[in-house]
Amino acid sequence: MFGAVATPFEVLAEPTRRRILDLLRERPRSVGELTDELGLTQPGTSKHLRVLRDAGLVRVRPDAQRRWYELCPEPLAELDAWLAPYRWMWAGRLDLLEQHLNTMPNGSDSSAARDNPSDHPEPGQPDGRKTEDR
Amino acid sequence: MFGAVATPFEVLAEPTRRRILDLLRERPRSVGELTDELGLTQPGTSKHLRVLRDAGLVRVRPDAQRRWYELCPEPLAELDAWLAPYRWMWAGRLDLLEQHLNTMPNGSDSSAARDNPSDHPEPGQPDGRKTEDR
DNA sequence: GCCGAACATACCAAGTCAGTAATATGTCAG
DNA sequence: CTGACATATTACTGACTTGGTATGTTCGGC
Repeated sequence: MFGAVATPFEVLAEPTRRRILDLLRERPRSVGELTDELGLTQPGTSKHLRVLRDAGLVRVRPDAQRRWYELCPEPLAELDAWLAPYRWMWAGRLDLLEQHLNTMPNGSDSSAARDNPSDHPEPGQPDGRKTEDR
Repeated sequence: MFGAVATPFEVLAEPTRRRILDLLRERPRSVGELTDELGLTQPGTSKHLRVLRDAGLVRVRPDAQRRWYELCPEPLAELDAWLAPYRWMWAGRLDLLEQHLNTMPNGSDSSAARDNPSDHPEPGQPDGRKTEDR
């Protein structure tokens, strides 16, 4: 049943859905375009898009009979929030993280993401995981 | 079949497994302890631990007939790596990013950075199907 | 050696999900 | 209006996952 909204964790468990997001990260795409890239049938693609839409991870912009899907990354913040308390632990392989930080599209103040002010006494570690059920 | 190793994404899609990791983040625990906290049966707990162990997310330290499970956060780096290119996007919640940066213990000036400047994420996981067709 | 504790595995029933095919809706062109 | 195209929805099947009960297996104590 798709009526129940799923958490980003469950939604992203599917490699196909991660690929869709990766494709949409570059530019918005139509369903046919995505279908072609994914090698799926058109209904299969639409179903994945439906799940992503219900989870708030993509947004649709209709243009005539074409639907342009674009990324909507806000729900990923929940994933990031869950991951946050663990992040300091694998400091040994920080290179991996760094490497992908470098893949970020340039511009914008990526320096803000780069700098690492450990002197920042930020109290609010909400640690809030929703811990809901399926 | 549990023989196939799953990606951290699939493993963490289960709320119970995330809870196990959250519990192990505080301190190592025995199976009975986890069973009690999770409200599951002992075999149920063992099965989840098996999945987590296969994914490399936990490690076992046997002590007589007791098994102490402890967190093994390295595979979470894959999740983090996938997430990284998206992180700059939800600039509205930059506070979250900043907050997690603050959880890092110290500078760790990221000396080793780019030995694999790949365009795509998925460092450890082939982006194709995980197993066969359906 | 025997018994109980702690944990793992095997097996089973139920729910869920991915993929495909068939069909419906809606829009543009003529 | 009609036909072609783009997408959504539904129905169905097969595979996988989850949680439970029952049954090993290993270890320590007696």
